[in-house]
Amino acid sequence: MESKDLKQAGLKATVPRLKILKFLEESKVRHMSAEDVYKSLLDSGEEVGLATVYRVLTQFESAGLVTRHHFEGDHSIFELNDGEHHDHILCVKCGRVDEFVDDVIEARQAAIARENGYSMEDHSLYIFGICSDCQSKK
Amino acid sequence: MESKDLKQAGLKATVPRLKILKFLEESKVRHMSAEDVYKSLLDSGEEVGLATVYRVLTQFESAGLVTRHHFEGDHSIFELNDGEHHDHILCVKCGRVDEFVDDVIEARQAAIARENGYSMEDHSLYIFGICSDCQSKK
DNA sequence: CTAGAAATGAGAATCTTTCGCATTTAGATC
DNA sequence: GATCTAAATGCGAAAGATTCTCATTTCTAG
Ligand SMILES: [Mn+2]
Ligand SMILES: [Mn+2]
Ligand SMILES: [Zn+2]
Ligand SMILES: [Zn+2]
Repeated sequence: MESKDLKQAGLKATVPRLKILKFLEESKVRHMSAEDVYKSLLDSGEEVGLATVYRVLTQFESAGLVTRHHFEGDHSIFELNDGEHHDHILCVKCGRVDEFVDDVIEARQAAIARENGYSMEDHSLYIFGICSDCQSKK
Repeated sequence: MESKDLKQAGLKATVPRLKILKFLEESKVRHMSAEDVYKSLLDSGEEVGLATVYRVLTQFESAGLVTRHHFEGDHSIFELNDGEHHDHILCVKCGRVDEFVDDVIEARQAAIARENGYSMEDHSLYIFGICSDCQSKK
């Protein structure tokens, strides 16, 4: 029962929060905007307020249940946190998203922060390109 | 005369465009939002419409005169394009911005794109941390 | 110098996200 | 199980950033 996760995170196990968490866990799509979550829930007959979706996703982020990304600058994209950090590579044609981890890059980032006198807190790395499918489609 | 740059870029040498370009070239601050540019121009007695600032900065970006960044996800930050790519490291306390280039990271990014079947078009990398000043201040 | 296309400015409109507040609910207590 | 209260919800209003509309102005080619 997911109410465990919520309790652990210091959040009351409310109906909207359970719905949203369940949805995120069962969705085959990993990266979604608040609007995506909202509409998907509506489509599956679940009533939730849009403001609540925004609030809950932000709370989930603070609780570490979810990670927020800024793929294109404007709106936020959320993803269930699986515990391990990863970065993203995105197709600028079709919007496909792939994930990767590169230890060399991770290490260099830490070194660069150090070299510049910073204590590193976080980083965000996106590679933009054209995926194999879109390349062959010309 | 900067009107050269504009003509070359396929842009008519209008008064607002010249003002904005001149401002960017003479500003000691390298990274600015559209609003920053707008207000700074007003403060120095130059009249320009905010919508025009947005339009012109976008045109400059298309023309390669300027680069757009998304430091925090929401609003765009612009910077005069000096021809050479670089990435950024930002202080989350004071907003300080430093620039760097790391050939190892650049090379790894290209390799990762290749490994995933993508042809790389671009990338964005931001390191967030606490700068030396902010570390010592507490 | 003139005409026509392109650019500007002002405000309205849009989009995403947050706020305010009356109403409902979780869950601790009796 | 009934009650209580702080916390959470949902709605619409409001916000901030950016874009759009369109009447008016300004380049610049001829
Ligand atoms: Mn991911
Ligand atoms: Mn820079
Ligand atoms: Zn693609
Ligand atoms: Zn700092």
